[in-house]
Amino acid sequence: MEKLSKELIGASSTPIILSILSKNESYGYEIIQNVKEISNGKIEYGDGTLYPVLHKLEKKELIESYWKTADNGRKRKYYKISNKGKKELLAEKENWTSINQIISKLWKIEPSLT
Amino acid sequence: MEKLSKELIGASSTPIILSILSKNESYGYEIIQNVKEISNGKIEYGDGTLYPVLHKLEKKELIESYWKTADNGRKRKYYKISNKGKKELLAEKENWTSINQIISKLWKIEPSLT
DNA sequence: TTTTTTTACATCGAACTTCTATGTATATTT
DNA sequence: AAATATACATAGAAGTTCGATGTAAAAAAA
Repeated sequence: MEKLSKELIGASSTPIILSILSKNESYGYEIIQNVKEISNGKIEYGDGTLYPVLHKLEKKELIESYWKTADNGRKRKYYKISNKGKKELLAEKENWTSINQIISKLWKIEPSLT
Repeated sequence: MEKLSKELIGASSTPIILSILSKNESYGYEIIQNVKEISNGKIEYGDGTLYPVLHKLEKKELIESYWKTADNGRKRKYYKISNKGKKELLAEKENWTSINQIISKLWKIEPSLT
C-alpha cells in the first residue's frame, strides 16, 4: 500500500475535498478519515495538513463553515460547499480530464521501459 | 484554450519530462516547445520554471546532462533519462493510476452539480 | 547593415504548499 | 485514573512554481 507523492497529494486535495463536500457537509477530522478510506490508505492527511487547506478554501469562498455541537457534546466545525465552490469543482474536473489526456497520450506511444 | 492550474502543472512536470526523455534525448528549450505542442498550449513552461526542474531531476540522478554543439554552432545542454529515472517513471505511472481511480470513484457517485 | 526576434541557459526573490511538531481541550475506553 | 481517540489550530522548515532579470549568439527583418 504505497503512499502517493507529495505533489499529487497537493494537486488533488482541492478537487477531492470539494467533491466530498459536494455530497455531504463534513468536518475536518471526518474528512481525513473519509479520504483515507476512499483512497485505501494511499492518502493520509495529517491534521496539520488538512486544516490549513480548509482555511485556504474558505478564504477563497469555495466552502463555508459553521460550528455545531454534536449529541455527545463535542464541538465540530462543519464545512459546506458554496456555489463558487461548485463552479470551481467543475473547472477542476476539466483540468483533470485535460492533464489525463496529455499524459495518456505521452504514455501510449512510449517504448517499453522494462 | 484554458491553461492548467499551477498545482497540476507541478504534479505533472516530473512524469511529463521523464516521459519525453524516455523517448528521445532533448534539451530545455526543445522540451518547453514539445510540451506546449503535446498539450495543445495548455502547458507552457517558462524558462525560469523548467530549468530549475531539470536541475532538480539531475540532482536526484533521474536524468543526466551533457553539452553538445549543434551544426549551426549553438550550444545546447542535452538531457537523457537514467536507469533510476526509468524506475521513477514507472512509479509515477502507478501513482497517476491510483489517483485517477480515487478521483473517478469520487466523481462517479456524485450528484449533479449543474 | 543595423535592429529585432528567436534560440538557449541560468539565477534570484516572491508567493505559496505540504509536513512535522507543538499546543489546547474534551469525550471515550481501558 | 490513565490512556487513547476525537477535534481544532498555528508555527517553522523545506520545497515549489513563476516572473523578472541577465548573458550570449544566431537568424530574420528592417
